[in-house]
Amino acid sequence: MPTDPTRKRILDAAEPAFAEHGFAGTSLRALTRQARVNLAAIHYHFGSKEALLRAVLDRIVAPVNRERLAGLDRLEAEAGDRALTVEEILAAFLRPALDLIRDLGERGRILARFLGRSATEPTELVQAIVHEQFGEVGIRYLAALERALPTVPPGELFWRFKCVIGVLTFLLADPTHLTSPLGAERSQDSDVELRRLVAFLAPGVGAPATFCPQS
Amino acid sequence: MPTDPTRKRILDAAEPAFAEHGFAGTSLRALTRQARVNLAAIHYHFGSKEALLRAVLDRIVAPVNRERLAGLDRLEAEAGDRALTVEEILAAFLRPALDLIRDLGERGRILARFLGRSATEPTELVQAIVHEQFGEVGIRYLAALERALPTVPPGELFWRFKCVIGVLTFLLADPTHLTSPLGAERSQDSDVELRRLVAFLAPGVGAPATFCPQS
DNA sequence: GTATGATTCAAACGATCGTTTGAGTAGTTG
DNA sequence: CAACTACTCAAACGATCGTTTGAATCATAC
Repeated sequence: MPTDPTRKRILDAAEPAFAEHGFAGTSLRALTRQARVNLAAIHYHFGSKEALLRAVLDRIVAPVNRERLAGLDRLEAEAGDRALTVEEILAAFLRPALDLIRDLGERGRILARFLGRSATEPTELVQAIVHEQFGEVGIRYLAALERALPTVPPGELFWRFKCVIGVLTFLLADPTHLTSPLGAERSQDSDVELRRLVAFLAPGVGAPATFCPQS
Repeated sequence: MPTDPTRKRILDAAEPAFAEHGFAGTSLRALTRQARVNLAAIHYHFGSKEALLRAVLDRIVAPVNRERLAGLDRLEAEAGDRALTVEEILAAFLRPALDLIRDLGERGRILARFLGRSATEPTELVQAIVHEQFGEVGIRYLAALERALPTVPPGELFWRFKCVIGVLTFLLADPTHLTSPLGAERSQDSDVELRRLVAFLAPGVGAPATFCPQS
């Protein structure tokens, strides 16, 4: 079933199509033409256009979120009872997404754009999928942040974490943002982007609790 | 012309429609039904669906960007030859957008969602409009940041500025993110959101040039 | 008054949409 | 061989899309 050629062809074609034109802007006819598959195959294999979108999203974000949880597990196991640093937490959260994009080359760029789009998609459907997929990851990472920053109110941390997602989402939406301005060789040092992002975000995430530090 | 009742009704209805369902997801029929206007009125007053989107976008972002430029002018005039701080620059950039949302109440929330969506819209059209509207603002603010942070490479500053836009965009896309977790009265102190955003972003924007500060 | 321009309206244009149908093909199981 | 399942295919379903048309309506000017 997972290697069904037709099913896979549809998913592979739907990914860039949704990424480029959005959900409403992608027609099943153009999609099946691109995938060289019969129009009815979509409904046979997925049931509906919405179910196809759900399948596409699941295939992408499920492994990323699995890695995010595994990375946090690993981190906490290594740390023992030492408190995690903000940098460690952020890196564990951001790395799976950046790695995925790097490993996949051109498809990674398309996929990144698709992911970035999905977070701001208007359709209630997409919102629901993203939220449901993201649930556990958000809870776990928020808890880790609360342990790392016990003096910052949880509500404030929640807000800051959303800002982190905002940056990641926006960068994903236009992958040219991710290319290093220093002209680093592509994917040679996969950690350059990650370290830069962490360096940009960590100070704000870990800032002292007083969020009105004199304008 | 600017007070043409039909034209205004169309724009007012198009704003929340595009915000909620996106460009491709909004039908002119539903839009004209909402605006209680004849279907052909859109083509009579705007020419096409795309031209309508352009008009909607222009009406929103033009005053915001005008205020951004004016705010930077004011800031530089007051400062004389003193260098601006990162906090000042960020506040001047972010304030017009936050103010607009605050002043407009419910329409502001809708409008914010629309703006947030637009930045990640897939359509080449929207991308083009946003970029063309944003051009001068970006150049001016980047120049200000370069003066404030002469030790950071311009390319790096460019990237950081994009991250700022990313956070703003993401927060705009879901206005619930903007409500203060401290339960501050709505819009009583309009600067709370602004100060919080600046406090979160300024450390990252103004971080030292070495962006690989040891993982 | 009539004439002129701007605006609105119902109706239709052709195209395309997501979805369904039913016949047709291949492959496996008895 | 027949029977059954899994899948593909061309064709059509009704609905809706953006856009256009031409007559109706209204204002203002002569």
